[in-house]
Amino acid sequence: MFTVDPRNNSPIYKQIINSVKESIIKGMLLPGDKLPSVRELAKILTTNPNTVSKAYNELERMHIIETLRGKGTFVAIDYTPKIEAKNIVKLKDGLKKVLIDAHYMGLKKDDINKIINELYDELLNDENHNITKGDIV
Amino acid sequence: MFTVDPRNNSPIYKQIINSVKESIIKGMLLPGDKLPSVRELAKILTTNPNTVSKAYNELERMHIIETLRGKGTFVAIDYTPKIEAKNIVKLKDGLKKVLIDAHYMGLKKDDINKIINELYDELLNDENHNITKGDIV
Amino acid sequence: MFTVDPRNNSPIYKQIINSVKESIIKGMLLPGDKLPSVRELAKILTTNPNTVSKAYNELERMHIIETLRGKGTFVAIDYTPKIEAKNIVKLKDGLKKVLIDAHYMGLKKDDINKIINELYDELLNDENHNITKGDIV
Amino acid sequence: MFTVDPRNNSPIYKQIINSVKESIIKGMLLPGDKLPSVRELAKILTTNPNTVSKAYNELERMHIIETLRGKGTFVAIDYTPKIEAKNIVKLKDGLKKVLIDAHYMGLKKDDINKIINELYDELLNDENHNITKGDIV
DNA sequence: GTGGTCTAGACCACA
DNA sequence: GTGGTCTAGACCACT
Repeated sequence: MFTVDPRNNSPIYKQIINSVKESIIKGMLLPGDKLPSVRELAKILTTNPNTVSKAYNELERMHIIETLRGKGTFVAIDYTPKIEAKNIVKLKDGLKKVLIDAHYMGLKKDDINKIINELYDELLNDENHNITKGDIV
Repeated sequence: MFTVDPRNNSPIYKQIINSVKESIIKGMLLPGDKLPSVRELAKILTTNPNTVSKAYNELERMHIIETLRGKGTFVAIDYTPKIEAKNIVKLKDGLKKVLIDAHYMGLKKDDINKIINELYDELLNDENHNITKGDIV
Repeated sequence: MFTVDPRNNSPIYKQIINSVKESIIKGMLLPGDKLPSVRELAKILTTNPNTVSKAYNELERMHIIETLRGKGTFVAIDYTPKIEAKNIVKLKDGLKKVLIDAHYMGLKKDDINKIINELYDELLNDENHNITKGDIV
Repeated sequence: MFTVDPRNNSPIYKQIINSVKESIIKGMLLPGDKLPSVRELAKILTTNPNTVSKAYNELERMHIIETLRGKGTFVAIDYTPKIEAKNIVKLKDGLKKVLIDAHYMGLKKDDINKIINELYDELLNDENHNITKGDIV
């Protein structure tokens, strides 16, 4: 469910953050679901609890998950996107970097669009969202 | 021409790299054009020369610029994109991160497409490309 | 009457303590009034009885409530404030933190005074205090 | 300049945060000033660098300080308070707790007002702000 | 059981 | 020199 690649040069805690986000988007984790405990996930990923903790803390700051004292960590039930100018700028910046890299790899706009379609299919495909979400959410 | 933001958390040498790449794509720098010397650019950006040097070195390794001993640094005239599987994976990975972030900011696929169109317009608008870049783009 | 928010990061037992204190100050609970039993309150708040117990124990140590064996828990009839230097220091410290936070939120002294007035109105408005609490307040 | 009390039960990193905030409010640190490096401050406070780092990270998230890669940490030059409903609620909550405690210590509204005046004098007294701030800020 | 805090000590990327 | 990340291991408060 959660995957982390120690060879990847992006820090482990950020990989965990992205992994959790992805699982939620894909519908593998639903609002209210319990996340593995810090120690559990650390064991699963063979990483240090502090690293998992750091990831969970950041996710909580983003209001994506919430922790109930002594009970554990859960997917937030009331997440509402908040569009901030600063974040849009960051997003555009990140996207620009990707497009520049793509250009230098010989990829054109159509290639990018194709990749984006693939990625959206992977993240938001119907299978994940038809069945379970209806009853629970 | 080249811009760098010390508050941005992406390393300065990478910002320089991207800035050079962007200038080339936009046609502001053409194949064969001379780049400012390391010291010059360091002064312009109020940066450490080592930082500029590191950026130039990486750009050279990518065959995007080339150094002629004693003459200076120039935009490569023979850049040819090379698609490597490893890089494609990285690109997809980067794109996925962006899309996930976008999702959590409430942006939909259409919003992303709009931004991408904007960015392509910014990078590849006709004015910049009437001479040489037609085939690469 | 008693409210507790599991998402709030202040510990639940402290929230219970404050909730009881607030109810007494507001006059909703008068000296001699019976408090819900530990189990009852635990059920009401959907909390662990141990948590309620911990709160009641602390409240008893502060002489704010008292337990009569076999009869239940009651609001103390003889509470008398006791000013200790140590507690004054703590209070100032807490207040300083609030003021610093307020400053960074752009709130000025006047704003704080306004909020304090509101809070005092909420806590000590006349309706609640026509009978017994006149002298303590 | 920065003080931390290991006997205080509030976590050290939070004490550091408050200490920095206070120093800035008092005008002992001006916008653009360099903060001690993580290792330095850790040595001064005889605490662990990680603890200082955590404090600095949170302060950066609040936009109170900013770090320039490889150069160090500085007081932000462009801090602008942003009033969010959620934070106001938290502030009121904190204030309410203080007032309830004060009430149970026998302190009345006037006593609180007196303490607040004292604290504001301590934080914003003229000496700190007449001289230096005029020329630099 | 849960997460939060802290230490000691290591390695790395960056300027 | 700077901060960022990670580990191993400890203790604590809370439910």
